[in-house]
Amino acid sequence: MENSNLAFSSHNHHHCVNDAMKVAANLCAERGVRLTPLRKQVLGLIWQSHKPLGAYTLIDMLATESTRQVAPPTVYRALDFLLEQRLIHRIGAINAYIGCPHPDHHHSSHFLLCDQCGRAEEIHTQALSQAIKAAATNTGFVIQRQSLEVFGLCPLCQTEPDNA
Amino acid sequence: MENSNLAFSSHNHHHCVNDAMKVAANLCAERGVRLTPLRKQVLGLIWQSHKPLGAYTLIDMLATESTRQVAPPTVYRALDFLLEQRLIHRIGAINAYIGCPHPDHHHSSHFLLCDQCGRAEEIHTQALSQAIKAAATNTGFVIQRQSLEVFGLCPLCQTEPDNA
DNA sequence: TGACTAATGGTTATACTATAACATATTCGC
DNA sequence: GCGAATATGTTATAGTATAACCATTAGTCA
Repeated sequence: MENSNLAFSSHNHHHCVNDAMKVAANLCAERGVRLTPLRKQVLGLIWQSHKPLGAYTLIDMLATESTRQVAPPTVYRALDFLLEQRLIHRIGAINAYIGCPHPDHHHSSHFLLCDQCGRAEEIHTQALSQAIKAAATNTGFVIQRQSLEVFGLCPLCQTEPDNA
Repeated sequence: MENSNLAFSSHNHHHCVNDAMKVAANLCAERGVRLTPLRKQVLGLIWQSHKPLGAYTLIDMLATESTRQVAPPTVYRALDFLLEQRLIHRIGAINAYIGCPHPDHHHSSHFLLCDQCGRAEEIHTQALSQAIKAAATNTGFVIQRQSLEVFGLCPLCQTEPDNA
């Protein structure tokens, strides 16, 4: 499985999606929770995109791509489930959702987000996680969850100005 | 001037607010931009709270505390100005705004946010900033802006369960 | 099997957050 | 003062998210 650090490089994303879906199915089975058709479909749509997707974009995609007409609460409930199971992350600055490449461990949501093409890539750095932990500990703060959103230009968009 | 690292400790917050307002006034003068009465009022309201404030909360506060009836665009324009001048930060996860203790340098938005009492405290750690920079550089990513939101329990709320 | 129970999804309405578009007023340089 | 630029007022509406209630499905156990 090689889901990570790929959004900004060319790769066969089909594999990413397949792997992610398998991992998700296994994880849900282990946890005794149900990855229903709807939840699976939403997770699939999110994973097929390297760009974080908004809830209403998902509603449109469900309507057009799968002839499934759903109202906001339906998709938000699916998103809530996927968030709880840590299968996706929420990017607060842009109200959007993206797949988590490592749902089985490490819950931190650390992302590089390209302003030009919209792609997102998850960061995994020991030094970073430890620096955050240290800063919290210094203040006597107990961490429950965290989210780092770094916006800028990805390698591709620095050379290709119109990569969106 | 001692604006920082104080949200989770007792202190005379009146001083914080006064200092912050002076710094803001000086900075705007230097930059040749106008800290109008409205903008100053909004900045003051934000600074008087250790908790990030939502835009509509600010509208209510302007209405009740100062008999100034404003519509959403008015307060959002003030917020946009303050964000541009880096006098405040936006906390994306909760759609709220909080004062920046160091508007003159360092634009990163790194916060500890207490789930219980709602208070926010800005983090300034060299190791943290460098870890983020290193992670970006590793990927060939050029940073424009960033936001770290760490949620959990502040020191006070770990012992006093109802500190909200 | 069948009925009970819990979990999931459907539906309607509405709350909350933010901006577009256009009108009015204020400030600043000349 | 005059004109351009900036700031604010006003109305309407877009975009994001949830409350409340109902229908359906899946799993459990007598």
